[in-house]
Amino acid sequence: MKKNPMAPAKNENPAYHHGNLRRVLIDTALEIISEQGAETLSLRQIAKIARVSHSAPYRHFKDKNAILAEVAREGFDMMLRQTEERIARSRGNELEHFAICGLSYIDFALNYPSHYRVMFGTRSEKSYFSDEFTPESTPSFQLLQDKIRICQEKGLLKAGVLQEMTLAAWSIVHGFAMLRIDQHIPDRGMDENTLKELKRSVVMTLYFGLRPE
Amino acid sequence: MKKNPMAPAKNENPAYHHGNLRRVLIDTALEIISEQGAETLSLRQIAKIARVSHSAPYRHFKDKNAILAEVAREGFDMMLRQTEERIARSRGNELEHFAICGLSYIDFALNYPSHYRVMFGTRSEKSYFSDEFTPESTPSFQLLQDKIRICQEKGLLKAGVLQEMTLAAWSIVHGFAMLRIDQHIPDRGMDENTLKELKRSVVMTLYFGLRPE
DNA sequence: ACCTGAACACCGTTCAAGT
DNA sequence: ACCTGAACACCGTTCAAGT
Repeated sequence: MKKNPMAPAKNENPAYHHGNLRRVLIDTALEIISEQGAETLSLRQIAKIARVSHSAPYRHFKDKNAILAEVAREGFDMMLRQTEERIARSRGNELEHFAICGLSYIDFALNYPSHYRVMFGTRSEKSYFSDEFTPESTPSFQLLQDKIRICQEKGLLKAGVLQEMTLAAWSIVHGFAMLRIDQHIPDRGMDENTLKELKRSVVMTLYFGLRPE
Repeated sequence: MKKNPMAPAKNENPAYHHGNLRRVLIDTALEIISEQGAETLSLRQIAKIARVSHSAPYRHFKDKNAILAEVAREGFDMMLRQTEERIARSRGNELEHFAICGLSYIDFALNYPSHYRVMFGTRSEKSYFSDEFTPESTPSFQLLQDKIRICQEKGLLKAGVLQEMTLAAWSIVHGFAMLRIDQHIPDRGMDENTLKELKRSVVMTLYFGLRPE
């Protein structure tokens, strides 16, 4: 069980019965997901590790999905923040901002696979996703779409239907991230540099796919 | 419950206790997945619909994962067969064959989402995937890689590390398929033509991303 | 206000027993 | 050979009861 940076600070009361159980439950869920995946995660297991009864979480969350929904919400927040920070630090032009969107997306997915899995997991009938909330409606998606639009206007990317181009861009980074996270691309013997090269290759393919004629 | 084309023919004995329970269990699993997704699928539910006791499936499959593994195996077979048929019918050059690989991949995923979900679902600790079986080791992947290699040799696609280019290609079609299947790309009001256009756009982005300078 | 423990209807899996 | 039914250790969720 790795120490989660979002766990309550030492000087706070470690007894959960004083208002921070909500936070502890979310962090515990993330720890479990990072160790065994989101599929077999159970509410009773979360409660056990958090040292409360299996029904205590119901004081803080409507049901199991509500915990996952909160994990997803925080994930989308983090992803947006990290992308915006990298764009702010960049001294490149709008085209580089577009590339940063793609790289930052992949990096977030690989650095926070537990969050990412929950954010983009299967959207089934009784899912934790509400109907109005689609990843497409997310600020991260809007940011990507804005960057593409600006690049189009400046002639840095080809003309074309904006939504189609954004979806194509999203598809390649999402596909790569998913294949990596789900271990469908085996990482046997893949070192840091090979992965970096692979990421670059994916983002370059995307760039060449959308550059002007 | 839609009629599954793979269900036993009428002239066969409909009593499952005569050797075809294995087939019935697989088909029932597919029906359930297409209706409610693979996450909530339960062995007991399969058995109930197949009108056998909840322990009967254990005569034919080692465990629940073994049924899903068989679904995945059949899915990979179907996908390969469909792609090969489309290539055989095509009168285009190797570059068109490459494009057919991408289009055929997306079409299979959208036509058989139940299979696809199982084939490319989360690869967790206790998954139905055996370690040696990765989608990358699949004939479909090899076919795609071969087409890219041949196009490279003929100067129809740019030079570059073959595996990186194949992964980039795979990422975009897989990402698009997953986003569609998991409803992350909402299809509100999307007609047949819009979808076709979207698919074309994704495959064209891929082509432009890999074409020669 | 916050938590517990029993209860209910579900799981996957095993195993002795039936035909 | 193939299937059943009880049993076990798990689920998510609800609810009366405790502090």
